[in-house]
Amino acid sequence: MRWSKYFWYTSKEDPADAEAPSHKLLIKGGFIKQVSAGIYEFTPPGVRVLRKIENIVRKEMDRSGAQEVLLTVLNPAELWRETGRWDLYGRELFTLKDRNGREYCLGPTHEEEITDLVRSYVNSYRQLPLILYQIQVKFRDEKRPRFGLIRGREFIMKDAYSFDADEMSAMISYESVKFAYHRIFKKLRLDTLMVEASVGTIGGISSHEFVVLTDYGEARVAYCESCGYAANAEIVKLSKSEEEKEEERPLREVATPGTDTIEKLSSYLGVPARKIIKAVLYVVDGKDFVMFMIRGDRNVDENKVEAVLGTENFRLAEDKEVWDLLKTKKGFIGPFNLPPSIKVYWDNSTYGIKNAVIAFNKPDYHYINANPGRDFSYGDFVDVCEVEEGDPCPKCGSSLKVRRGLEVGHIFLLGTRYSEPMRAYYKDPQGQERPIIMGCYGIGISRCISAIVEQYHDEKGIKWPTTVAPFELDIICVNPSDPEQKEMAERLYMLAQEYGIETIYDDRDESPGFKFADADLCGFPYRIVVGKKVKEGKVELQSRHTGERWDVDIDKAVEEVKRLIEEDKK
RNA sequence: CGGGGUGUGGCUCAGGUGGCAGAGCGUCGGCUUCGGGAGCCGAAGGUCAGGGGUUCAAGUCCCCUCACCCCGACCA
Repeated sequence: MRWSKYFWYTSKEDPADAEAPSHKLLIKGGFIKQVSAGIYEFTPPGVRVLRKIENIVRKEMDRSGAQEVLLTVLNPAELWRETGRWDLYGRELFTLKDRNGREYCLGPTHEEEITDLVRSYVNSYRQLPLILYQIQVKFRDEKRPRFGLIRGREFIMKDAYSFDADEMSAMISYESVKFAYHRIFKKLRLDTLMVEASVGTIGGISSHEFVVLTDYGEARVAYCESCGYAANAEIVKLSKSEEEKEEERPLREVATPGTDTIEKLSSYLGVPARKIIKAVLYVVDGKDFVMFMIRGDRNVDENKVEAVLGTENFRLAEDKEVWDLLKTKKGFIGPFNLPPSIKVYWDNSTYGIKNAVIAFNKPDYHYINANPGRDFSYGDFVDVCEVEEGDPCPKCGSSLKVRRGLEVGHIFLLGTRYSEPMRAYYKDPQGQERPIIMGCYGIGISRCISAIVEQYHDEKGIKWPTTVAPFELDIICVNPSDPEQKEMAERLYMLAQEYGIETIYDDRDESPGFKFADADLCGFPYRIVVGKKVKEGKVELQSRHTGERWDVDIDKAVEEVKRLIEEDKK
């Protein structure tokens, strides 16, 4: 490709609206352009990267025995009503009506539609197992789109679905996709960590996420370096702490004016936060109150709360609700003299605490030296505590590491969550009708682009791995007005194409510095610079990844690049 | 859904106390230049996010709306 004819425009300035390196570099490098929040267009080079990733995914999915389909973007509401998700999915669903008032959504995922497709053809165990997949645009009206392609409202996803006669077979399908995923991420050169993930409220059997460790991820993952345990932080179990061995001091009621946060209370009393028991009050289904007692230095993980409550329909109580209910204000809520309708749970972190600070619904007062058993009773222990660095590994007890992670893949053994309500049944060898066991498997294709850039960049720009680079080779002619240089650059460009190297030839009428800067920004793995040394029969070769540059004989240059590219692709 | 921030040429931004709409980059024309985002000369390019208000006069002050970015989805 001749750059002078190519629809590719980079920018010298950092975009004002971007924060994450991948977001900045993809816009600056002219790979994507924002249309509105979480909605991006791909330019020709952006599409080249996208297609490369798609093709790697496609190849490995095919190799695992999965078959490609293409479902629809417009999903009729009826299908979603069959599973109840028309309402459950909530405001994240983009919905619309046709001219006759018939309702549709823009597919955010395709369990319903694929199940509908499969049930219309599959009747017998002889037709199973089956894995179908597609690569398609998805729509989700995210609460907060961010970081460019990392969390978009419109994005490209590979979604696969497995259909099996029994659980054993379903596990095999699950394992085969898991295996394919490992190969895919290896080919994409993404360092991923496979972590155990939440099976959620829908009663799945098994679930794993593939995450890239980066500060611009939305997930928190915990892992143990000594035993290899790794999980999404929201499912890491924290058990009861050791009982403290301290002499119980006499209970006292003390004035603690204005201490409406743990920090203020802690410094006012000169007591460490870990000796405070705080109350967190939630409203469930808009009417019921549930109180969680947790240690002052710890935070509630609302994902765990969801698991305890069995619903995601809850929120923190507001000031006026606290006042109406307990005649107190936030900061002074405690588990004393409560209306019987309020359910109180104690987080495991509060177990065995001695001489604690605790509020008792009297504004601007706290108890100090409160002790369980003597001054208050506790029970109904649950685990709603957010995991932090250094917490014990649930497997081996060593210290956990906690990092932000970007979820690029998720595999999920669903069971009969969709086949049952949608009556996707097959007949077993005995002629019995049984629901198909399903699994679903996603890879965020467009998100992978960002993940790769997050992992491969420096202050100058992107450093694409050769397997996904928009072009493998950039040929730069330093001074095109020098006929000798110009002719040589043209010749090398032709030759590179004969060698099957994906080449962009920077024949733009720009200064050398301009072209070098673009080459760094756009991240081509290899660069041939045709300059003054043409007279000596040499050109310069550069590697974007190692930063190395060296002179080679003109007739060997393309061959050398070809060899390096082949090496990279292994 | 809360909280904060920002909206001025294609891009990045400047425009005290209200008084002719600005710069750099980019673009177009010309000349020069050619190994790390070149130089000089000339030119085009604006509904100052939108609406309402105050005023002789609003990019600037007030109100409303919208869009985008960031933080939180958070503690008692």
